[in-house]
Amino acid sequence: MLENLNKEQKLAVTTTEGPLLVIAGAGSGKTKVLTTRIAYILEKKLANPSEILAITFTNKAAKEMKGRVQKLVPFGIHEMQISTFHSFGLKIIKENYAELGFEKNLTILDASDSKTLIKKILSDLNYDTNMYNPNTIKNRISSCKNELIDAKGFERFIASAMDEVVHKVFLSYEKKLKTNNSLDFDDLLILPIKLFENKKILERYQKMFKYILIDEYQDTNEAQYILIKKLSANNPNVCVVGDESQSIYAFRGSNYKNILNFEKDFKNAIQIVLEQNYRSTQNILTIANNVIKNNKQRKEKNLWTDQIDGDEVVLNQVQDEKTEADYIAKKIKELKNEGEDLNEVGILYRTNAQARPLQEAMLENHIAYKVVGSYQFYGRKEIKDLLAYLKLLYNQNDDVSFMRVINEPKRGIGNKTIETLSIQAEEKNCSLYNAISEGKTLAFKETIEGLKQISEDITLTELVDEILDKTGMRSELKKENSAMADIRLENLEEFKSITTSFEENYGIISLGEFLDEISLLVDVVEEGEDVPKVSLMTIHAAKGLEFDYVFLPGVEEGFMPHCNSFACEDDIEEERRLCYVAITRARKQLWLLYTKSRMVFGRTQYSIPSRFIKEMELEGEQIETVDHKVDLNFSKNIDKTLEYKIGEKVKSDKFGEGIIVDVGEKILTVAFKGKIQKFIKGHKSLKKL
DNA sequence: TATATCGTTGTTTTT
DNA sequence: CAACGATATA
Repeated sequence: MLENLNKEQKLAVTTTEGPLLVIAGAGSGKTKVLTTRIAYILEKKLANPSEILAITFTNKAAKEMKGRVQKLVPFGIHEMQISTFHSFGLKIIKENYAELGFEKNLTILDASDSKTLIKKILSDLNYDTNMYNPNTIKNRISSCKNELIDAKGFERFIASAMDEVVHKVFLSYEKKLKTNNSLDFDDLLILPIKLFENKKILERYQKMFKYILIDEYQDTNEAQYILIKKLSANNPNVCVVGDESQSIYAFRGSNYKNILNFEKDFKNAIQIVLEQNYRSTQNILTIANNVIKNNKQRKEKNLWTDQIDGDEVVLNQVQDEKTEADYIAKKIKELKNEGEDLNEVGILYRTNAQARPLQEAMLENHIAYKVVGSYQFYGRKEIKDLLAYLKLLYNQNDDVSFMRVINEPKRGIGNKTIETLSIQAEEKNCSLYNAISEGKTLAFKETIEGLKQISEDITLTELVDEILDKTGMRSELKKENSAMADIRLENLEEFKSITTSFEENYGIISLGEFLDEISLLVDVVEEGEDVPKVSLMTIHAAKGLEFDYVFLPGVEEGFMPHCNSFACEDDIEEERRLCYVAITRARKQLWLLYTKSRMVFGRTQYSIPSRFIKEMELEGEQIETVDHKVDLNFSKNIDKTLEYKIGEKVKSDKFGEGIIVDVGEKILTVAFKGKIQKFIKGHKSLKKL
């Protein structure tokens, strides 16, 4: 088990007793250490599987860790608690809902649900949403919650008129969540802490875990930090792994100082530094080190490797975002022709908005790609509607879901009715659903009650069918008889394949379990399709991942560092860490790109090369400039005379019949059963029907 | 109450 | 540029 580890890694695995801080530089074998450590503890019979708690930040990381631990131990790992902070929190809340004053069937609001609720509160309180931006208020509230400041406690921080509004909305928001019997993401962290004020309960959880392991410790925020602190108060066996140079979630309240302070917080802590990088070539590491050394606040460490220098890092100035994307596509084609695996190619950008021209270039050049971490399917209206029905069936107090579906499909229930109902709910201090007493809304209530009854005797997939029938969603879409409606219907059918696969994996799964899983899930699990694909994602989403070949478009002032960070040196340092994370994703080769001008907000702006480029201390010959448009010569298959309209039916050789949902200058967006696909206009692989 | 059209306004990053 | 909200009209 210990054979393939270096000296420091071995020490990190075998130092099982007492607090341990592992400073693990990028690519230094952090996950390997964590998983081996778990296996080692079990092998030495220091704990039962159920006495191990391993916490990660993302579902992806949790899944990865589970998989790797499973490979190391001879028995099933289901008893082990390997999960994200949020799902661990949810589990605790669910086990103690009554203690917290909730009812059993809790539902979780996602970010857009929270925003909807805040908007509604603002309008109920007669505030102008133009003056008080719901997003800003949502972020303010979220920050407070993550710093463990509750609505009442916020009072003493009020310093402006805006703060007054935030305070009022905050109070109302918390009250609404409670009456709705629902939680937002932040609650998943802070409610367990609240629960732990009860000594008995806290003790129960403290006794549960003998060994606690935390990944990406530099990303813990105050709430997560306190949660761990409480849980481990009587247990010294806490192992945290992290790298303050990779702390990139300050906007979410994460505090890299937690890692710098670990030795103060946990008495007699041992520190191990992993500095040998097994991932990248010397050339890549050098520029990463050069950039990060400009940050003042950090533990001194220097990544080194015994790898060869490797290919030079390429820095390239291009005309604009289109040329940039074309250049990347051209390089990827070359890699492909050389026989490289497209799964080993990553394009990492600072903002999601940058993805578009890149996707277009991939399409134009027939390069298979996936956008990682985009909600394409779950974000679709019909899917959100269906989910809202499911949530409402599970929890009738969920006003957000109620509002979403009360008039979907159209039932003649408009603003007036809702307003009256809202007033009644306010008076009775109950949810909208429970305030129903008359009229068209009563018929709706009866439908829901009917569905609730039958839901007890049927499977989840059958329930979805019943919902589609009884609520009229299906008949409404059939009646509409448009191509768009057909696609919506097909997407709803596709949703059933998701519930089916859940049922196959988990056996019979209850509505509640399903909703819990899906609420914390970001991506649709990729179905089969073993075609190698280039990954497009934000730098944030790329953390913890690695690729042989990495492209970094938009290394410009305003993007990297992002313009919102200009005013504050701490924010610039975070952007620098982000740059560092991006660079260190690459194993073999890295391309850095910046434009002369870029379209931002629909306007062309001149670009300035990022200050980080200078900090990289690249050498002259590494810099090449592409001034001309990259010639891609793909036009022979294109019929430029074809015209398209939204709603038209088309047929693709690969995906079957679809419907055009968007027409761009060069790109068509087509919705197929269960997926959205983009095409070049006039390409022969897509025929009009 | 439903739908169409126009104008306005804001974009970092995510569990 | 697009998404969303306000306003007008059926």
